[in-house]
Amino acid sequence: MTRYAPSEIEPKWQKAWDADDVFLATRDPNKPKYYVLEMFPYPSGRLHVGHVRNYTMGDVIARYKASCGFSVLHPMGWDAFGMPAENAAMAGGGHPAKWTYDNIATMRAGMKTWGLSIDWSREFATCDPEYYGQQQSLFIDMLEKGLVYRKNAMVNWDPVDMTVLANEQVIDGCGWRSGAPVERRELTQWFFKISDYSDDLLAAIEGLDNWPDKVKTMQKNWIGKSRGLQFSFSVVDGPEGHDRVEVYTTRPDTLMGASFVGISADHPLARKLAAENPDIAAFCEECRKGGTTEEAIEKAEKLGLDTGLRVRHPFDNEWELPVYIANFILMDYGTGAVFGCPAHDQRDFDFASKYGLPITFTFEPEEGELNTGEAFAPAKTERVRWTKAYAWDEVSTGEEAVEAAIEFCESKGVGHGVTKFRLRDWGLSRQRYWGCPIPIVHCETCGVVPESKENLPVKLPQDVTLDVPGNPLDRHPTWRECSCPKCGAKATRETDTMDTFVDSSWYYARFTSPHAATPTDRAEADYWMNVDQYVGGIEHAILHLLYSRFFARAMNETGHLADSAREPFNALFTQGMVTHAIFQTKGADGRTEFHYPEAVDLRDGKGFLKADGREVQIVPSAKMSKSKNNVVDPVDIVAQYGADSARWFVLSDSPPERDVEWTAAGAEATHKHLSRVWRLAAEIDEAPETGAGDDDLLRITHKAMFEVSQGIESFGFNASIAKLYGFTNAIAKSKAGRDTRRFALKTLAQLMSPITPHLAEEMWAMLGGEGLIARASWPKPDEKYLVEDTVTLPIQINGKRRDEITVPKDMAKEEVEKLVLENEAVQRALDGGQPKKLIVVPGRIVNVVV
RNA sequence: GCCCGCGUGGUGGAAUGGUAGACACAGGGGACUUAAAAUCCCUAGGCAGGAAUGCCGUGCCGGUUCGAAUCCGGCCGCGGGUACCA
Repeated sequence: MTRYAPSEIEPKWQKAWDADDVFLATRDPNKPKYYVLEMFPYPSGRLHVGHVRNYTMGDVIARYKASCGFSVLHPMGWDAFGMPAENAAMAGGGHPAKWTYDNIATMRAGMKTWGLSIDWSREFATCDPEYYGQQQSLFIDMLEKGLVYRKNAMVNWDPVDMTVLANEQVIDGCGWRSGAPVERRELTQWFFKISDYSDDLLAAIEGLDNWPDKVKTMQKNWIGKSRGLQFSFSVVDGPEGHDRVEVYTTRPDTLMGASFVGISADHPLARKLAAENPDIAAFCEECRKGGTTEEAIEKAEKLGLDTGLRVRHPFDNEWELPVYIANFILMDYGTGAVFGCPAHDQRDFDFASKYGLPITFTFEPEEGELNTGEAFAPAKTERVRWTKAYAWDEVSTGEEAVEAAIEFCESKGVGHGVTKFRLRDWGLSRQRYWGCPIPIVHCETCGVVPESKENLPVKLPQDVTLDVPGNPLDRHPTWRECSCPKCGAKATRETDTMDTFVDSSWYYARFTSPHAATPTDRAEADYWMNVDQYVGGIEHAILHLLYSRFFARAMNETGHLADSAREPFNALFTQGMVTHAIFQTKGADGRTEFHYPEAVDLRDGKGFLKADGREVQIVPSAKMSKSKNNVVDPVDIVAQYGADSARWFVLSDSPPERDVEWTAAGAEATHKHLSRVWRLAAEIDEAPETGAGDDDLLRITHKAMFEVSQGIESFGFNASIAKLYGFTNAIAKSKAGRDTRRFALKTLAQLMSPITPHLAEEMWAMLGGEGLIARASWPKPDEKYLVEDTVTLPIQINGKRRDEITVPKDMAKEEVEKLVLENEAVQRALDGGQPKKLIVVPGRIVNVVV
């Protein structure tokens, strides 16, 4: 070979690794274990550069740890259930199962060209009956432990298609297919009792030392522990059974500023009133319009209706407050009823302004703080009304004030202090086909009964129709029919399937024993768990990670995981997303059409469709998404420049945690660099046997070992690559003798091997390395080459760099000061005077203040 | 709306309280070549200057500090999540 030819090198070494079973994860009692996992992909059928980035990062860690002497588990699988398969079927793409497995085949083939160090013998898809059957078994175990229950909850309802919609299927408040305004409708659904673990999940965040702070903060806020007062208002002449309204507030210190009580449209009192009053019923219907997302509810115009009912203030029987039904109050949170204090809450202020309600101050506002059109932030703490009415004048703010108010109210017999969480139970029922069937049987005599484990898996039927909206399992002619596992009578199956988040909440545990006849094989799980390094997108910071933490706890309590695995991910790294512009046009029917990048010509910052020349609208920098068609396929890049170039390139420029906008330019430059590296190794025998500067090259080589390792250990892959560039340039320039040069190049190959494994093997072979580099030990620097005896200190004058001095590393501070004062630039600045201040930070910097 | 991030040359970025712009891309200049490709060398934040050097400069405004891209407060812009996208 006379040039770098990745298309020849890469398949060759991939075969060599396979033949030697290099990546097979084995329980080796003589080695520490290391489990590295990247979030498994959804088999959309298209690989994109985001996948390359994600899996290369994990692969660098896996290969690095393996060469550091760990027994590594690095598996891969497919998060295979979900809506896109059904959408594809509806669009004529064939059966969801065929579509999914075809996609997996395509993606697996693409991924295998990347040279990832994956133990493919552990591969599974969540839509394999073997996997979801164990999930059903787990569900039944959880049901028996009381971790699963049924209750009513709201869903998005399309009144034209008569079907439940996912949030993604609600576009501007309307159904994506029918275009009809969406409503909220109540359904009986299955729930996981994740709220039982609120405190545990919150408290354990403190122990997640190797998780990013931002993820921990997001999870804390999501769980949302709050301290407040729960109490009730008595209703003046309320309807029977509704003589009191229970409310929860986190701001009991503002109770004396209450001006109305708001209840949810789904509150029992609202329902009672709606049953008797058509106007109220109509308003409640109005409140149920729109989707179920928090965003839709919070951003919707705040609407209220005076019910005509009045309640009495708990501290003043004469003081009556109106009861409003309001569309922004959720039945799911707190008690479904609140009191409004417009003086100290912006939302209540807006509401009160709109409906002409009084604004009553609890605190004494400062002059000028009134009439600003905003609620008054309680910076001042004199409790005017509290003081005047009850001589309660404790001065405090924030949490203290809340706690004091709770104590005061409790002492007066008004309610009691309560801790609540924002976290709601996890609704897992989905009215869809392509998911794991919920293993439940409905029997007329026995009621809701779990399927018996011998009958698992409850398999999805193959013969379904997806040409009309709605759940195909519901309309299947025979699938529902079964016998009751308890009494044997004729019964029907539950037709809801599970949320696909369930599938991804325990797959990490299944990888430890992917073919066990129980959810886990405890010996295997106990050896491999926990995941030592988890790598994935920041978009999963809350839901997936929180659900997985909950499932690990549930699996511990059902005996499938050890106590030590209740917190399943020791370290988490959230990589940034690879973003790409979206190219969109308006179709004839007014819908937005999304176009693939390869279908668009870019000229002068504008885009035109190759097919018909129409101009496209360019939305810059959006998350790559199947539905937006803005994914970049890495197949072309691998075909043109090789996998090693693609791997190097996706890690090289941006820090791993940051989003990166993909551009085609640059991949070629990487290829040029790798060619240069290859040539350096290929030409080793042309180097003279003895040369000059061997010591310098040795020093540089050992320094590179140190710096590149440090980069990998700290997820600074871009920094490691910058050091590798520097190291390569130094080798190229060096005139050192052949042996030193060979040592430097072999070290370079090793340091590059986690990133460009094929090229590294090729270099290793050319340089006479023994065996596979994939099995070689990571190079350790010799300390004696790392120490420097002098240090260069920048000299600042008034904080601006003006000069520098090089001094022995351990020079005394006084000596340095003396030298600095003798410095020409300092002399000039001092102009014969004395410095006001002289700051010497040993080893770092000198600052002279004049 | 709410929660969490991010913002530095023409471009990707480095520097996490201590020399702003490492390393690279694109650019400019040069060597080699009949020529091109490939390769190698030099150059490069902006403004002024022949140069030495000076001033300005990390989204905007203000603060803390001997010293701020970095810490604090307030804005602006962009991105992620918002419980049925995965």
